[in-house]
This record gives sequence, structure tokens and C-alpha cells, in this order.
Amino acid sequence: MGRRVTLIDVARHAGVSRTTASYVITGTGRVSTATRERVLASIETLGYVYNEGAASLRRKGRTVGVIVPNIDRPFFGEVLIGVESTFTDSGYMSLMVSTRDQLDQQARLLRMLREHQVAALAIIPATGSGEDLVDAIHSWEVPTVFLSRYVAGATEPYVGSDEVRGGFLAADHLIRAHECRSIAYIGGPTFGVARIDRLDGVRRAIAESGADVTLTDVTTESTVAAGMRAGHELAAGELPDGVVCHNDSIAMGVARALYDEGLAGRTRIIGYDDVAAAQASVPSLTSVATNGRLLGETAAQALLAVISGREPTVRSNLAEPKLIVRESCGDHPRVH
Amino acid sequence: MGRRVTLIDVARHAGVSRTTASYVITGTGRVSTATRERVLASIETLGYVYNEGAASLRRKGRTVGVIVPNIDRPFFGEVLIGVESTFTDSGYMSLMVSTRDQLDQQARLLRMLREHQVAALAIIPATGSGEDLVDAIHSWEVPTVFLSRYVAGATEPYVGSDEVRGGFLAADHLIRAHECRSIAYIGGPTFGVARIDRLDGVRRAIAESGADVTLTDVTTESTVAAGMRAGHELAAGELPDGVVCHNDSIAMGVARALYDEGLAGRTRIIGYDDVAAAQASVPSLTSVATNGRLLGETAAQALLAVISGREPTVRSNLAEPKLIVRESCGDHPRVH
DNA sequence: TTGTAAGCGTTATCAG
DNA sequence: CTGATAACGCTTACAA
Repeated sequence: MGRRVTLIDVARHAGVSRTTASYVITGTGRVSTATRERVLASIETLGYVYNEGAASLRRKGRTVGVIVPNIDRPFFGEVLIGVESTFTDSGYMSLMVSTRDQLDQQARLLRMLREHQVAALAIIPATGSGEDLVDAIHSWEVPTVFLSRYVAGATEPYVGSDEVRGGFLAADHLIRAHECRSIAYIGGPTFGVARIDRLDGVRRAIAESGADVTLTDVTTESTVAAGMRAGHELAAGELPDGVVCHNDSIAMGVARALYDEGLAGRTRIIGYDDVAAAQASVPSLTSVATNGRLLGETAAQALLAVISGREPTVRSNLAEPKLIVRESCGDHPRVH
Repeated sequence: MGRRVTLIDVARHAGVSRTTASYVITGTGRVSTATRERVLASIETLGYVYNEGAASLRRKGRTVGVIVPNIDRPFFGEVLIGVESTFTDSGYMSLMVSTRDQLDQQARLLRMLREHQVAALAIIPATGSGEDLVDAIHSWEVPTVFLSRYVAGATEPYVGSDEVRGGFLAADHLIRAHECRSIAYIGGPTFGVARIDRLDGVRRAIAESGADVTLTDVTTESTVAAGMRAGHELAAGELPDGVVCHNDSIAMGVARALYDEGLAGRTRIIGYDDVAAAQASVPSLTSVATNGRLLGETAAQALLAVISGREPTVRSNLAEPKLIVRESCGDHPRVH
């Protein structure tokens, strides 16, 4: 169990000073090609591995923090891919943690990340985040970008999808293309900003249409099972002409419940996020696509810019969602 | 922009030595309650935050590495939840990286994690991993556990699902409950161990049944789109009595393609992993459930044990998969 | 182009 | 129970 090989060993072995050895590794100083070769060789034969931790004690670290509510939601997974790949491609490592959408967890993880001296923070705030979070981040003074969900009072850059627009697109399609006169919005946490904004978009579409459209809404968890429950409840009352769901999981649950009730195809269903399974479900799911991956990449880019002293590339970035029309909203009547 | 508050500041402010201050923070040494209070107060008023990085220079670090092929595959997402939550609950932070299932990426990330001095490594190896990976890990001498996919020649503990058993369960059900005489295995990377093992299980089921069952197999990517392509190809030839798919995404794609070909319900379909959407699809998907979350937790537990000097809790852990029977294999003929 | 030496913020050892 | 003091492994002026 030989001792750890350190830069000093390398230097000694190559017959140079620590400084020179350090220079060739970081590429910082000017070193003659001859010495560089020699040092590189020594590194190889000694099996030296750089100690990022020790280095971080002097210079800025190369670790960033990423906080998400839960890794397993497909949409967040997409976002994570974008964030993580962009960071590691730039030589940064992502300390990813999930809050399970709970504020106390979030506070705890925030503290841990801070103790780990992360150089930047990308965060999808837990539902209900407010002043506390903003204060914590602010007093920390770490480069931060909010992702996908914004927080009132935050001055940090925000990268997300235009939720109002998304809600509008869905409702507008139901109203104008299918003459729906009653719409239900299903799912999402009551005070989630996404939910509020999308509902806003839905109302806007209703207003703009000039038609007499009634809107109801129910909150649920964002799971397939919750969607199924909601679907059965829907079936118990008067079926709305169309429903827009908070995400595709809910939408699939609703569709299945309605199918089980013998009501397949009797109302028009639109999901949100356009996950991969949406195209394969029966009926295939009309959905508002948000490209989470791109969101993640954009956020990471912005942070990288700030870290390296450049101006942030985005102050605020609202990606335009797209409505992907498939069978579930009734455009392809093949489904019975 | 005051200087960073350090332990020295705290000590000075509390009128004690660095050592004492450190003791109260780590809980290591014996400190009188009076002094502890005083130090704690100073920490509070000064706004001191612990520097994990500096500490790691002396003692073992509290960050672990987690390598996965891609975060967005629902099953891996499940596993990650298990790993991450177990680690953070024990005060460890997870450096999660994804290889995109590419060997060169994996090598690079492995090196980065090593430079970050992670205390342990949980890895779902990229497809095709072999000696190189094993050697790298071995020479590194870091506590490691392989997850979900094992690698030939690895001596490290392995936590995964019993793939042979899974393949057996699926095929056995098709043969014995539904008298299938031709079975197709669809999907997965050609040399992936999971694929090979499951096929093995399928063959075993065939052999045990004593029946004359033909088996074909095709490899595809593990996506919905690939599943749809495979489904259309299937439709072009003679439809097998039953198909078992490498995962649920593929299964949903196959089912949809068959539906589009007007062949819905004409062959029995079984998926793998039992993701949330499986229960909501139409027809609902029969699937082999593997509980990725538990796998992740088990792996993390094992690593935590090794890290803290205890014996590893598992040398090798093969979780028993379960067959969840739903409509897609024809048990609920309601589907037409 | 290369070397010297002073940190970076903790922890660990060993006396008091 | 508390306090000096030496590591830990690397970066970075500054000097040669």
C-alpha cells in the first residue's frame, strides 16, 4: 500500500521543482518542451493522479451543485442530462441532489453544497420555495440560475419554458380546433408556479376566443396513479369537452381511467412535456413539448459564463413550448 | 465582501483554540458544555460555514462517485434515487455522471472522479465494459460496487436483479399460461449482459417446458421509437405467439406499431422494468418488475459499510424480479 | 525558464 | 478538557 504519489514525487523524479511540475499539469506557466516531456513521463511511470481537492483549496473549485425535486420525473431527467453533460464537457463535475420536493430537505442540501464549496448552483426549486431560499442563496453569494420553476423575489437568472404560452397553446387548440366549451385542468401542486401560469394561459385563450368556455381545475400529484384517480372522478361527473393535464403521466392515467369507464375518446386530452412514451400510447398523446434538455444546457452555459467571469449569457430565458398534436385530442378519429 | 470566515475566526471570537472549535464542530473530542455553547454561538453570529474541501485534505472525504449510462432511462432514474437518497441521508454527496453508454466517456469520467478523491464508487457500467474498466478500478483501489450490470472478471460486489430469472418468468408465463410456441426477444444491446442473461432464462423456460418452442431475437436501441420500428418489422413477417421486450419503452413501441398495423392483441407482449406508465397504457403492459430503487439503496448501503470499515453487507446481491401480469399478454381479453 | 516560500482551512498528535 | 504545531497536496507571487 504505497503512499499516495504527490506532485513532489513527480517533481523529484523528473528532477524539477514542484512549481514546474504544477505548471505542466495546469498548463499555466511557460515550460520548455523538454522538461514538459520529462515531467509527463514521470507522471506516467509514477502513476500520479491530480488531487482536485487539494487544488481547490487555493484556486476556485471545479464542482457545481445541481438541485432537483426528484430525479425520476422524466422531464427533470431530461433537464439533468442537459445540465450534467454541459458541465462535464467543460471539466466540471456535478454534485446532484434531490429534495423530494420538500423544503426542509432543500435547505439541508443547500447547506451541504455550500460546505462543499461548489462554484455554482443550478436549482429547480422545491414547490413552495420562497423568501427563505432566495435569502439563503443570496447570502451565500454563489453564481446561481433557477431552472424550470422561478421563485418570487429572486434576482438570479431564470431559464425555463414559457408556461403561460404552453397553457395557451393547449387551450387554444381545444377551443378553436375542436370547439370545446368546457375545459378541465388536471394536476400539479396547488401553488406551483407552472400550474398557476399555465392556468393563466388557458384563461387567456378562453378570453381571446370570445367563446363561452367554462374552466374547472383539480390538483393532483404528478403521477400516473393520481391521473387515473382523477380520471375516474371525472367520469363520475359531467365530462368536460377537453382536459389539459399538468404532465404526460397524469394524462396517461386520465386516458386509461376513461378507457376503463368505457369513455375512451369521449373527451379530448392534452398532456404536457411530450415524453417519449407519448407517441406510443393508445391513443397517442397530444402534448405540449418543452425540450428539457435544451433548458438544462442553456442554464449550464449561463453558469459557466458567470464562473469564468464573462457576463451571463442569459438574464432570463423563456423557451417557447410547442404543441405536438396527436390522436388524444381527437384529430385522428381512428381511436374509438 | 468580507473575507471568508474560518475556523480560526470562530476560535478567536469564542476565545478558544482552533482545536477546540474543531472538536465542537465534528463532535470528536471532549469539550465542556459551556465552551461548546460559546463556540456554537460564535459560529452563528459570524456566519461560519464548514469547509468540507479543506477538511478532506486531512480526513477521508465525504463525496462518492456515481456513474450511470444515461440518467433519463426511467429504470436508471429509479436506481439513482435509491443511491442518492441513501448517500445524502448519511451525509455523503453524490457526484453523478453519465457516460451516454460510451466507453471513452466512461474512462474519462472515471479519471475525473478519481481526481476528485471520491470515497467510493457505484457504477452501472457502459455496455461493452470489460477488462479496461476492471483494471482501472482495481488499480485505483476505491471501494466499488457494480450495479445492475456486471462485468466479467470483476471481483467487486455486484448488486442487480436476477436477469436469468426475469427472462425465465416472462417466457414461462407465455409458454405455460398461454401456450405460446414461438417467442421473440426484442431489444437491448447485442452484448449487454442483461440481454444475454435474460435470453438464457428464456431458453431455460423453453427447455423446462418440454414443449417445442421456437425462439428468435432481434437487438434494438432501448427506446420507444426503436420499439416501434421493431414492431413494424415484426408485422412484416410471421407474428410470433409472444414477445418479451428488453424494457417497457420498447414494449410500448412494439405494441403501438402492432396496433397501427391492425394487429392489436394478436400477439402477447411482455415488457421489462415495470415503469409507472406500464399500468396506464392500453393495453396495460405485463412486465417484469425489478425495483431499481431498492437496488440503488442496497448498493449504497454496501458502500457505506465498506467506507466505514465494516464488512460489506453484500458480496453479491441478486434481487428477485416479479412478473406483473396485465392485459398485454392476453390475460384480460377485454382488449381487442 | 525554473525555484523558493507562503499560504489555503482543516484535522491529528501530543503535551499541558 | 484545552492549546501549540505539524501535516495534507497544491497554487502562485516573487525572485533568481
